[in-house]
Amino acid sequence: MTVTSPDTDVRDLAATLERVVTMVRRMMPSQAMSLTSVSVLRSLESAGPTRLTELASSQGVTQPGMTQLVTRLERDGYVERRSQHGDARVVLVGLTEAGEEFLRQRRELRTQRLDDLLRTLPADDRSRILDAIPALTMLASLGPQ
Amino acid sequence: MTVTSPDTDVRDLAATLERVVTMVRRMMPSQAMSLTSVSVLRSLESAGPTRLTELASSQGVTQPGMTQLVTRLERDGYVERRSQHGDARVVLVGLTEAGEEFLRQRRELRTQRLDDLLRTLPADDRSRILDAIPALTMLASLGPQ
DNA sequence: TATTGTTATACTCTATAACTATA
DNA sequence: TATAGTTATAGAGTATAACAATA
Repeated sequence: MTVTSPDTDVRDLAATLERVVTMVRRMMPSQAMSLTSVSVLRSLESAGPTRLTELASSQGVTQPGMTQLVTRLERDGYVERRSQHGDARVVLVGLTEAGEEFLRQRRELRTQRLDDLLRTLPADDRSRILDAIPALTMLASLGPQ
Repeated sequence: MTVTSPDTDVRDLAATLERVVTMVRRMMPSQAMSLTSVSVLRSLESAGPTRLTELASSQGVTQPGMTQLVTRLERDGYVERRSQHGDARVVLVGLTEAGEEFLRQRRELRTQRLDDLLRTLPADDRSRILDAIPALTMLASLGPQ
């Protein structure tokens, strides 16, 4: 069993990622909606109508938690509950037009703000960030779930 | 090397950062403590005892919100309320030994997990991420404080 | 009996409004 | 009166336990 201590670079990256998380959270005024809720909407957008249980497990929340999250999203008009032909127990959750529009606008705002920030960075810093996009995406995909 | 249009790059970066946020959130067992609470502890660690009002404004929460957050942190032993000599209205919030230890352990765990992930990445992806650290730190510091 | 989802209940986190104590 | 902080109250978000409906 080899216990190598992570080097300074990794420590720095961990600290940096934490600051990035804080920045991203503050950049989006979507404090009106939790990250989990947004994640559900994005998932529905890319995967189409999905069963409640599957949403719960893929988002790492409990089934009752997802029931309540979906209830709030439904109340706000972003999703709708549908039934599945052939199994009356199943609840399919689908994105509404308002839900799609919400994602579009959020994406637009987010991109605009990030663009504003990037423009204030020196060109070489901006390049280093943009060059790291595929690697960061891969890193993110490796995380828990 | 950035070959695509800046607009598309920024869109990609926004999407990537969102995935990174999700990954970081799931990587840290921070479900036990809110990001704001951790941010307060880190601030106290670097700046020393701080007035409650100042914590509230720097963290972007209300004064009552900070009162309650500090009350929870105090109950859990991570911070303590002190009085300021000369003005009996003021509450100075300071980090306890347990608070310092909490940050140390959290940092250790976080770094270890990130290191595990990075080791599974191809070397050039890892390099691109590490090369972007200073730029990402700068980007994060530009965000809405 | 197993699966799907909801209801009941409780705790964290955060907001606004009203309040107390001190300056 | 102004400032620093707390208390009261409410809603979002999430958990566990108990429940109902369907397979």
